Amino acid sequence: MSKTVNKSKADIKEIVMNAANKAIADGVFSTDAELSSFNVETPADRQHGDYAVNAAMAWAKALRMPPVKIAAALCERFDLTDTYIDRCEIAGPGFLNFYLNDKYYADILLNIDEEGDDYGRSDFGQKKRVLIEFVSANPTGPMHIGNARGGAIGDCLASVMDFAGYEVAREFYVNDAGNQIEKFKVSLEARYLQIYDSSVEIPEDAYLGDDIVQHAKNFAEIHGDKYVNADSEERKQALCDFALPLNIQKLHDDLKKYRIEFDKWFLESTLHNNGAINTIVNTLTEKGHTYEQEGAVWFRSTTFGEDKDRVLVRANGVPTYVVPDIAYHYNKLEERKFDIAIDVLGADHHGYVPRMRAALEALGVDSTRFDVIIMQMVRLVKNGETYKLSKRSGKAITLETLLDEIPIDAARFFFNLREPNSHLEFDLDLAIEQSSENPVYYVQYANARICSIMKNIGETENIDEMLKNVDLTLLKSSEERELIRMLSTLDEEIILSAKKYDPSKITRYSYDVATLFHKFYNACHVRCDDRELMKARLFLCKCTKQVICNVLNMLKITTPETM
RNA sequence: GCGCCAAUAGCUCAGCUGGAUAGAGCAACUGCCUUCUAAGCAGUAGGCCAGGGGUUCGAAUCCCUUUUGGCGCGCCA
Repeated sequence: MSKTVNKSKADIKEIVMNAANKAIADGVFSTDAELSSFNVETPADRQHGDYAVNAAMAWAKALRMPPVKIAAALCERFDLTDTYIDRCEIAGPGFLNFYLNDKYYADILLNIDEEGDDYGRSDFGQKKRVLIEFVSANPTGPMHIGNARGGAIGDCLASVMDFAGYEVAREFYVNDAGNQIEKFKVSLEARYLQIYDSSVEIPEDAYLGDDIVQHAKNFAEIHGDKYVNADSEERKQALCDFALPLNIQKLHDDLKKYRIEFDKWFLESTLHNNGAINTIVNTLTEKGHTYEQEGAVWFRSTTFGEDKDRVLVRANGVPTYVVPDIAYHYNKLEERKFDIAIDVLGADHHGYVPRMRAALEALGVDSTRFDVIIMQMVRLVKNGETYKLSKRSGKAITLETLLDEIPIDAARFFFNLREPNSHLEFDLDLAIEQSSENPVYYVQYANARICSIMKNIGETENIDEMLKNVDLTLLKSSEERELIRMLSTLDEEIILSAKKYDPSKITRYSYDVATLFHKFYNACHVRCDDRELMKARLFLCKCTKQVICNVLNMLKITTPETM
């Protein structure tokens, strides 16, 4: 918490406790009453002061006195010297409403100026190492709009947690092995053979996307019909070796365009190659958590609270997807020693969470170190109708298409505007048509306006000189103080955002700062006749700009100086 | 059938660990540019916080229940 904010809250707690002790000494409060803890809150309505304390209500029962009387007894014993508190009023059912003094507002701005690009950082996370895995789209095809949401959420959460004092790593898990790759191969093979024999049928469960057709075509252009009469396995492998790297590169390029760069692309195949998968099955077996039935190896997950047991190794000897997934999470937490592993997953995978927890517990890993952000589905709306997504048919809107249609800034902001666990309605027409009305511009506009003010005043004044020896206590209007108050809470917002794994809080915060700036802008002219006031307002502008830029940088959204 | 998530203005959504008169944006209506960017600001209108119980000084917020919707419940991933 910002030094100044922190001290102001500590001040209040101390003032109230000292007064309570005095009241006990004076015989007004009974000595045997147990005084529970109380809250120092920020009231929603500014009419109720800067901080509200509920002590009088919380203590009413213990003291057997009406709250208003308790409040009065406390209030007349307050000592406000050397604090950030200007005065206190009793209101409503017994709230103690505290008002901050001029020095408080001035110190907030001095803090921001001093900390600059680091303003908002805290050591809340105690340098704990966090691995955030997100997107992890199947490399068998293009990314869709759900990946766009997951990408924005995961990437911004990583930034938020970094600011909150965690050591963060971003990771993409590439499913380059297993059944879906087999499906990928079969699909490619069918499309390839189709080029030479149109009677070839597409298998029931094949991927139907156009990208598959395109890969087959490109492959045929290079290799011709060389593989038509080859062994099927050989043919499929050649096709896969050709297409898979291209797909992975494409994921890489699209995400980079979306301003997401991962610290690591973890290949599932490495777990198959280094024996990690067998090790997991063996370890679980040694620990007595597996059994055989109908030729398959089962994990007794019911021991760990799951509703049913799970197959680990099929009767045909091939492990199910669960095993590499367990191996991967074991790798994150035990081998690479991350303190926390967070997955960003779509709601259709929520059933997977207890399963993974059960497996980790079975392996002796504290499963509370594993957390999942469940992201509800994106509902695509086009022409007022819900657009049914189908990955298999390849009809989903791809990330690439999306980014061609709407600006990156708008997309990143939009997908981070709602909390992950809420259904997101994405109106395609609106997104494309109204991109100029996207709220992101509202925030960027506040920054551009500040730049414009600086430029304007800079034409006749030396800005650097103007920002020295400023009397910040001149900022007394409600618009100025509301704005400062909002600026003061950046680190708290970031911490809350990190705690709840909800980066959308920070997005909305940037919007709130912009709102208060626009209000200030309309109510108070920075360039004014009172030179000292002009200097103070200029300083406020500088601090506002700093906060907006810190947040937009976190979201990886640009901060243009003119719009 | 079982489980997870949700239900707040006409629409899309906020509402922090329970607090005072429930808030934005969009859509509708009315004002504000001869000093810093109108991508802005001010105002009007719009609500039985899905229904019903409970917990307490106090509930949109916590618990139970009903209803409605989304998503799961494979030797698919």
